Amino acid sequence: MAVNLKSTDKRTKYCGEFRPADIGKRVCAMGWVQRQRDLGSLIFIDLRDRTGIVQLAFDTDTDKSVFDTAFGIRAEYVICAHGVVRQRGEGAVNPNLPTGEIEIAVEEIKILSAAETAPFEIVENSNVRSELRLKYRYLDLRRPDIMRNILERSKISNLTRRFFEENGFVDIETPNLIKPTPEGARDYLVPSRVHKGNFYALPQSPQIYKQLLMLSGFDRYFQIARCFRDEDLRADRQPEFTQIDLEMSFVTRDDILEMVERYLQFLFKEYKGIDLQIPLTRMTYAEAMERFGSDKPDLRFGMELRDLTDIARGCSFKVFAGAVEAGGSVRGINVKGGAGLSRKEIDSLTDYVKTYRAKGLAWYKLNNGEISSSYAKFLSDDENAAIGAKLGLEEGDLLLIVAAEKPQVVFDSLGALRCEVARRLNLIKKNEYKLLWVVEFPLFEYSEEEGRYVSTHHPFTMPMEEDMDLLDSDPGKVRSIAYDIVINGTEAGGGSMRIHRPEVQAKMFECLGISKEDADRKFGFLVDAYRYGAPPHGGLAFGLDRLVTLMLGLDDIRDVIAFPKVQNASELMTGAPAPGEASALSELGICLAEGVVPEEL
RNA sequence: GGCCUGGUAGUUCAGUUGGUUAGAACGCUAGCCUGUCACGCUAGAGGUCGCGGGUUCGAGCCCCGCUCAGGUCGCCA
Repeated sequence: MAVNLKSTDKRTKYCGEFRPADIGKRVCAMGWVQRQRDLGSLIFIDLRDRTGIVQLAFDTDTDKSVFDTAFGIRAEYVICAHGVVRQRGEGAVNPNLPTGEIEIAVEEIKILSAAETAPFEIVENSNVRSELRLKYRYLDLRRPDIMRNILERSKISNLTRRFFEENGFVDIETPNLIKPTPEGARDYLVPSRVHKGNFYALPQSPQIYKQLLMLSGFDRYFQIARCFRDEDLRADRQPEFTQIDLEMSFVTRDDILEMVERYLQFLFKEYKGIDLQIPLTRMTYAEAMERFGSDKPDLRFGMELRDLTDIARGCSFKVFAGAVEAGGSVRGINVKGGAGLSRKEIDSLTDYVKTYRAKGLAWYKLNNGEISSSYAKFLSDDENAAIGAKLGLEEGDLLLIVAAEKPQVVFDSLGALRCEVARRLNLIKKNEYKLLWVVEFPLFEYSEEEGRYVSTHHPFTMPMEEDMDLLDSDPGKVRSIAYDIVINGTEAGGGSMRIHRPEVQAKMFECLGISKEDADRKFGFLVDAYRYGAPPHGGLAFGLDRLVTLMLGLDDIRDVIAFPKVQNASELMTGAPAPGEASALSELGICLAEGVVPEEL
């Protein structure tokens, strides 16, 4: 029944591109059948491709065999139709379609491929469960909204290439089979057949290679690079993802920030038609934490944190006083006009902060002059007044306060809470973009698990000159020349100036507790390289998937990735990963640990 | 690894206090229909109630375990 195309079957244009200017022309259209409507002696077929839909018409003037073929055509058949474009009749125009003024009166039709009934309807905005969508991702991608996301992603990456090429960046590919890196996220390991017992790693980023390219003298590098991290997934995190990766030589931090700002300005102008004001806000890490409880603050709404520790110190409310005594802090936010929230809603917010290890949520409402509060009765009038004053309490407001023995818990809880409240109260405007730089990150953070300092960014990050002296005395206080670009509360990218002086790098390894022997073994080639003349350099990497998600106003990274993985890092369509064949494992010199039975996906 | 939510027809969902033959819409199949475009009308087919076990005279519903999907904390230099 289905046939091949002949050389005379030349597609005139895409379905969505037909216009009244084509009226009277004999044309050829191809695509998938969105819908067939049989009205008796009149049949309509909506033909779809990646550009849209055009209507095919069959009536009593249509050749009988053609009409009969049209009669049997079902949704998702792939067809080729020849015919004449004609104006639709009065009252038959569809104003919802760009092609709605015309239709193709079909004279010849070919079924290129029949189709079984799809497991779900191929329509826009369907809410089929993701499990099924991903199993049949090739059908899901036919849906106009998902297809549009992928097409838009292509535009964004093309604009990105254009900008960086026009600014003298060289596109260089770096290896995907690399040496496992000891610091940071878990590597995906790839066994070596030639060197049994040895493994490559898939890159978490091209970090080391792009630094070496600077030593080689390429001066400006960029790459749209695939990266891999064997960590747990989130709505904004996939095990393999794409970075817009760049690096520059003979520059200071501000040269890099300015270049990236110009890129963002270009992208927002070209893609969204938005004039981005640069330079962007630059906020220190310390300020971001103090004001927003987060190193990626969402500036689209207020509710800034206020420190209540001084008021809470020694007060008669044990929860507050106890937290301060134990070295913690007490901070709060003011939900303007939030006094209308019910007890139930506040309880639900309490549950929310508990997921961030807060023990509870203290609250205070001023509603029509009436006070209700979970804590006011434990405090003196003066103390209550001081808290109100500090948080700018006015009629109709709701104060939310967290006390904890660990300052980080207070920041994490309130930082997340202000975003959650903003979502619940619909304080976030669609299509608004607030960008900022967060700078001067701590160089190290203390890992309880490992009992030592670990790099906040990576071990090649340049410490700030004025903090160099602290490397020995108080490493926790050292700030780095690292920076994140934050868009609407999302970390869209990050980078740093790199250490180009061998003695600083040696010091760095020392602070991280990496012995000289370990450093030589793990990073010897890199340390060597820096002995032969290194320009000052630094760079940044954007998460392309996140950037596209943001630009399209979506909230799930999977909607901009053609074939994403699910939460357990498997791919539902192909069933990857899969057990290794016995012969393959044997060739690699690998056997599974006792008790490990590979599960079939 | 922890916590939370969900899994009932091809799809999206409803299903009362545990009680007769598990329903609706869309989709699908067939018939009718000359201007539809979410066509309309008529009829029909379609169910391992995620899987396993338990309680009960009786389980879609209650209990236990598992599994799959999602969110999230930890984790993510």
